[in-house]
Amino acid sequence: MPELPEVETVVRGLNEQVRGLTINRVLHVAAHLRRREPHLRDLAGDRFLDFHRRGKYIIARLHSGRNLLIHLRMTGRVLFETRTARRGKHDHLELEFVGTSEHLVFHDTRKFGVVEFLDEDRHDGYSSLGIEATEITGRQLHELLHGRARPIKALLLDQTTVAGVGNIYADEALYRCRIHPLRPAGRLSRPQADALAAAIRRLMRLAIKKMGTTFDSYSGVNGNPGEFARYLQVYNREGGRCRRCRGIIKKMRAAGRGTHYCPKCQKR
DNA sequence: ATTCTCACCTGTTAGC
DNA sequence: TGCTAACAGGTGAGAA
Repeated sequence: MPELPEVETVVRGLNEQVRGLTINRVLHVAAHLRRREPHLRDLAGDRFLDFHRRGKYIIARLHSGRNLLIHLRMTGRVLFETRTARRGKHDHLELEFVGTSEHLVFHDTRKFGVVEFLDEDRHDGYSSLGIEATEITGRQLHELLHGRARPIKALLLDQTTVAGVGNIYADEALYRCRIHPLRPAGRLSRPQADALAAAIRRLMRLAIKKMGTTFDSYSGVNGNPGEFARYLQVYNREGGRCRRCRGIIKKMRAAGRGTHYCPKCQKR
């Protein structure tokens, strides 16, 4: 679900609502979140200093000097809410704070999401993230694509190249600069790389402004959906008309993901 | 080294 | 209506 704009929206919500709060008790930690040490129970007594984002990761800075790393993967949500009813079956972490009745809940239907302490030397995705999608330049992108045979869409989804672009925004960015998702990455010209980088930056900026894209499960910290879905040009519009050329939007499989494009105006 | 496929898990929906 | 298969915003391990 959540790509850079959705994660950024969550981070902003956390900074507005949860920054500065001291954790009173850890009310619940689901078994699948207990893989790594230290145990998340250990959060009790600590305080959230602030939150920031890198790619699709949320990093919480704690008063103890430790950092908490959160990745929402497909269906993860971070919610700050008043808890009255009993805990839902997909609520995997619940924190109680000093001085407020609202709780922080990590909710995740598919359990792909990750919440753990960030340790010094990591060898996973977080430590190998590429250039932020909000900042990438045409020159940088062109350099990264150079000599690559794989489809441009696969490269955009690779977080070690550009950090933050996911399946929705990859389709949207390629559509906006008329590049076919299967075009070999190394065959983009410099002007095309410039256009693609600009489209990515612009999309990120607009989608953040609209608080992300909601189809199903995504919401911000308050449970509010994102508004960007109505600005999508190709994603989830299979069978609809291209707003540029009136062609029919098609869906295929690329880079192992459902991929939407206009065969008439996106050329290989 | 690069690229691809599958597995992870649960819920929803398309198709028969 | 009911059953089954395919699919869903992501990524990591292992294979080719």
